[in-house]
Amino acid sequence: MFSYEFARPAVTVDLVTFAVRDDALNVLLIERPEEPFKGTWTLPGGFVHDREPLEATALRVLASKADLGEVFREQLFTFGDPDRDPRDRVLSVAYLAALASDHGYDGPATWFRVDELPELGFDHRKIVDVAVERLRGKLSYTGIGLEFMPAEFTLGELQKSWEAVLDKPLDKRNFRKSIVARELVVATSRKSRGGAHPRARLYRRRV
Amino acid sequence: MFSYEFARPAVTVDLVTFAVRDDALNVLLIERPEEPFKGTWTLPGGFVHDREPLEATALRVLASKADLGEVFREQLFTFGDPDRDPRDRVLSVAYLAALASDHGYDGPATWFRVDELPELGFDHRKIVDVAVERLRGKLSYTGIGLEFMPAEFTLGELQKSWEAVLDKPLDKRNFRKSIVARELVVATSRKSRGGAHPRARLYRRRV
DNA sequence: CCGTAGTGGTGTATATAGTACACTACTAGC
DNA sequence: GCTAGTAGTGTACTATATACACCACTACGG
Repeated sequence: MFSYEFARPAVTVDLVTFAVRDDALNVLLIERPEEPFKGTWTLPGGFVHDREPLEATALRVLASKADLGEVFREQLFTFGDPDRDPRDRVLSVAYLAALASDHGYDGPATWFRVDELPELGFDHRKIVDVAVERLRGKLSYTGIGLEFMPAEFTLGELQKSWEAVLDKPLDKRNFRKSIVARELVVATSRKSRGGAHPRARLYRRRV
Repeated sequence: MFSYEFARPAVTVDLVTFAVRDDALNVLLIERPEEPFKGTWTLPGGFVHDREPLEATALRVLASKADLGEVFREQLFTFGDPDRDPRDRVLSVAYLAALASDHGYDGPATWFRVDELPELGFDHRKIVDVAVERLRGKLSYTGIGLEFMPAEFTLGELQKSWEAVLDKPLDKRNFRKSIVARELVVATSRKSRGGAHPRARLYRRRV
């Protein structure tokens, strides 16, 4: 038992983990095993332990709830509505995470297309909405979109990934021009293999 | 006394309150009245009360620590390093606030130019740095710079304010063109008075 | 009254970035 | 050899950002 002079909220870290699957932006959810919201889909999350940095909580939650290791993540927003958890006051520091498409995820969590989300517990629907908005906003002016790509990829694959995130088609020639101009990627000397199409040059993330 | 099964961090809201004064970006600081960091300059902040929304804590802190009423504010970032407070674990949800230049502030807090900050307690220097970076970044593509302006202002005043925030000169003709093109402001039929110069048209924030 | 300091207000030329748009070539598989 | 799917390329147009200079108005001081 821990006693304090004043009331303190519990603090959790909740993770919005994105990946591009089947040409659509997906998010990882788990079915809540206990009340409240038992049986409904929620974001993986967990309480911040004593003396544990928030980043460490994020990592631990990813590992314990979703069986995921080191992946890209950044702090998103802190949700503090006193009624967001029906039990007690629980503050949620939300993080946005991204998985590369070659990750081959087979953990206990389940992928859902962000445009076909089920009913979510707590205020997690709002958290997902904020995360999607942030991700789309940052796609155009940062390299965050590269987090969805494997180590080597073709420009065609990159474009399909961006189109999935933004949920709208992009012009091929303009896309390639802007990617090259912004120096987001580095060309390798290797070419793609397999598939019924010409061999495409492979690129890597810029350092 | 409040008892919990697991340790909980205390949670504070700290405010980075900006205003433009004497052609420079300023931030409000208070001299800490108690240990730790007694006598050093810190951001106004306070503990989140039981069942109090974070926004309400921000408002209450502004009122009680800086004698400020309703002002623009937005959540900045949550700082969660376990050692950021030497007493105990204290999580800080930082907010960015902005005061209009005609506010006539005369509360207990003190203005400091952000380029001449004193030594700050806790990790507040880092919080201020993050806030300045965010403010400068958002200036160009949002209307956040208008929060520093009184209800009516001339384009010349607006330009001086932006130059203070960015700490660099802007071209007058290009500035006016871009402000008008982005429709950030609305022209009134009124003109400025006083001062040894021609009467300038007054503008307002766009709704 | 005249000079000065300080601001208001304006346009054009150039460079850069974004957008629209279509065809040929390569490879695997049927 | 046909088809499906992707690779790869260029140009014209539009919009946006940048660089740059001068005259006019007002208050104030000498």
